[in-house]
Amino acid sequence: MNKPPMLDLHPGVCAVHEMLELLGVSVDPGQKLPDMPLAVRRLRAGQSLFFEGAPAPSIYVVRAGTFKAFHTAEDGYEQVFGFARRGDLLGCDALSGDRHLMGTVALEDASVYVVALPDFYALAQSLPAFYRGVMRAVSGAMIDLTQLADMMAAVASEVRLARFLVHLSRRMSNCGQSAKSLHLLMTRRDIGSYLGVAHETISRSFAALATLQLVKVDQRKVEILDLAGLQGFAQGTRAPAKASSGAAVARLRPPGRALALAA
Amino acid sequence: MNKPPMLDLHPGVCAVHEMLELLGVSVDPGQKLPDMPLAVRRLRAGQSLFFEGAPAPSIYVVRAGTFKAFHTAEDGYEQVFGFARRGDLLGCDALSGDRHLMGTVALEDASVYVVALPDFYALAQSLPAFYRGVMRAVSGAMIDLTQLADMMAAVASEVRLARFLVHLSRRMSNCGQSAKSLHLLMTRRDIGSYLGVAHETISRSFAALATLQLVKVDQRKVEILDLAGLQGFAQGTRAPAKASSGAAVARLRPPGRALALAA
DNA sequence: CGCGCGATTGAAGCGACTCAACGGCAGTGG
DNA sequence: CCACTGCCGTTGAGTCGCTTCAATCGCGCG
Repeated sequence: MNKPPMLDLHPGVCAVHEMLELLGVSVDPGQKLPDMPLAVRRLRAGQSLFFEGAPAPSIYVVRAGTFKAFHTAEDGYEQVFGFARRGDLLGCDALSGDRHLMGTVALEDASVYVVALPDFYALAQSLPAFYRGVMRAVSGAMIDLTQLADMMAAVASEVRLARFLVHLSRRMSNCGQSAKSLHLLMTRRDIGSYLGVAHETISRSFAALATLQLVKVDQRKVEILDLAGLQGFAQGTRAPAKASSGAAVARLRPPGRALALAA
Repeated sequence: MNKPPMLDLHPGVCAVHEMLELLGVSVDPGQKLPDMPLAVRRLRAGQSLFFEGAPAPSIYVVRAGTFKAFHTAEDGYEQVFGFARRGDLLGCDALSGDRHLMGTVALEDASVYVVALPDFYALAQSLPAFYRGVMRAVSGAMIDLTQLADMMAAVASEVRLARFLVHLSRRMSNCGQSAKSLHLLMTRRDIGSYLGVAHETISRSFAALATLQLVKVDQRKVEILDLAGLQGFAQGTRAPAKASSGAAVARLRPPGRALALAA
């Protein structure tokens, strides 16, 4: 079947204003905004925004939808690095090289602003608010990656999954959406790759969290029943570094490793 | 004993020029540079540049030395997120909040440029080269975090360590230093935290790589004997995603999991 | 000199990986 | 309209590698 055209052109200040809002900066209503034309690209679920190894003429700001960023190894193994949502920046990895180090695919119908690199630099130059927004977004992306490392650092797979769910929940509530009811758009395999465990283990970990009454799981619909409990459960770490410095050792949760499944 | 004062003030364009070089951008010799005073802070090994949770009035550009960025959990477990070297940006994590999400400590004597946030924005505004340099550095930091995820994603601990060493080697050669002979400044526990394994496992993995004749290890001095072999060994991934798309499956190295130790 | 910490090595237990089979759902094509 | 085919998700069984606990050695620093 024929799809409608995927590329619009929104002229004028209104689009710039919306992008600044997306980036989390507020501008004076009286502020004069450059009327640079802003391209919008719409994608269907499953379409790629850009491919790994492709040249990078632009960066992107997600307007709607969800993306998966990933890297494919020589042997075909797919490593997932993150899930981008409204307000996130995509394509930044190519700013220090000239090619994308990862591919990006839409997990649902989506739309992004396309900012050509020259425009990107020109906007940052002429519009301090844009620069601040970009730095905000970039900083947020680094925090996300940091939290990814944090999730992967957890020993027990159930703890990794709990951290992942807490992370998702926080992101949802930051967007003003419900923090309790999640509709996952990615497969178990995606989550497994993201968290560094096999996809079967993700299944089992979901079952374990459900048994603990922390969440209710029905395929990709996840309901958080006890957010506080889930957060507490997510705190479990590996054996601490021998309490060398006098860090406050207030052990909120489980004794050492993970959980004793109540039958 | 009394230490010399740790805060210098370098006035004039020369410092700005050096910082731009650090950030990897080249400027025309004739270019007029703003003569903004640039603070330099020097640190002894073991000193903290800033603490987790502290307010973030500035960002930093590493001039010399090596830093460790980490986060301390409630139970005292220390998660390492990265090691920063000459040319790296520090403190970016606070740009989207107003507090540092991780602490930073010098692993050897070091010095950094201290750029107050207002100056940071003013410089970016008035000096396009600075802006480009910052974006370059930030993009590089994101790539580093991405590679961290890549290291932690490897199943076998020896593969993780191999990737870590390759990563270090590349960074060294990017700085124009020897890529074969590494002097690690971090402890086994730091590496273990960074790679998501116990520090004993790091020891054993070093021994395994040494047995394979890929490296020679003497405490913190590591010599790479076979860089190509190490890189090949570092390719090992977890079981690929069933070769769904027709990705070229050129298996360069080990059959499935890890290694059969030759006695 | 001795204390502490980092590094190494050993032993034992368990948790995640792999392989495998099955049910469910969706998209496709007869 | 319905079989067919993939893929996703779940569950089971066995193996193996990592974690944890522990002891020992070496080095640097007070």
